[in-house]
Amino acid sequence: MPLFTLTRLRADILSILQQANKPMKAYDVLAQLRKIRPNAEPPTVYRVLDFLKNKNVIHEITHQHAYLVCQGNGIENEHPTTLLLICSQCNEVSEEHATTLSKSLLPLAKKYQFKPTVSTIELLGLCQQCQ
Amino acid sequence: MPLFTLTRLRADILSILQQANKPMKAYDVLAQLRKIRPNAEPPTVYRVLDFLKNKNVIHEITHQHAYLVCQGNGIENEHPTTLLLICSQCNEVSEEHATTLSKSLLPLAKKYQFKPTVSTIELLGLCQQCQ
DNA sequence: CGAATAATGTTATAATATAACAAAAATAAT
DNA sequence: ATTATTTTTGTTATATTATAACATTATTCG
Repeated sequence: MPLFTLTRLRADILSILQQANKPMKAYDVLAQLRKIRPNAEPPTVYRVLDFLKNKNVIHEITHQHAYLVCQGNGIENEHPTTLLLICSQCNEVSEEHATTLSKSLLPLAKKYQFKPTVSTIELLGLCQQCQ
Repeated sequence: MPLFTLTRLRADILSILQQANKPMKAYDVLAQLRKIRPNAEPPTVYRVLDFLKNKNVIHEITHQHAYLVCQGNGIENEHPTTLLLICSQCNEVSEEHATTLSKSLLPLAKKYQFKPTVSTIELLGLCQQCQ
């Protein structure tokens, strides 16, 4: 059985995000989607974005209210921690994967008996260009 | 000269957050504020929240659309990285400070010539109680 | 097939946040 | 002290982000 069902709608939305290859806002996705599905409404988009996020196909970038296709090609599986470097100037996002990160994070979490479920970390700053 | 001007309005809002001592939404802060300032409007609250955030007096918790007074008593200065452990079940937030974290983060950022400006990390998971 | 589940459609509205401009208060300059 | 400047707050309106609730269609499975 497949990891998940990639319906036409989901494929359309994923395709929009892939072609953009940069963070997109939900309503921008909606606008794109409406070019091929004129009757699309917000819940349609948000549902699919949530779905794809839960399947670890896209990232939600909460600091930007935006969504981005995962850049690591399955690397995530070996390196469970994803680091998103978000430029607060130009809004570009770089993605990095690591085990080292979680190694230093976990002890701190453990101190509080805290059990991380999601290990995506958003780090704000300035990209090379914008410095 | 003081680090910043703590006006009456700012003190009122800070006080509301301190008394709650847990993450509050902007509109909940507004509702509280209106008990003493009935005419308060959203921009008033958002402006002060932004101000206090920039002064590192409160944290913005983007995953919750909420705001929380900093828990470290100046520890932040020695340990520049703040880790926010956010329980996605009960929404409680624990705050931890560390240098170790940044030590492992920075090399990854450096790889991209990325310059972190804010070093507050939000980690989602389950707190001890909710596991 | 027919029941159960999953996915999508649809309408309405809730929740979060900011633009833009006005007024007042505090501070600095002359 | 009085005017100019800057900072802070007030005010109105609206933009942006997100979800509730229920209906319909499609798919899966007994």
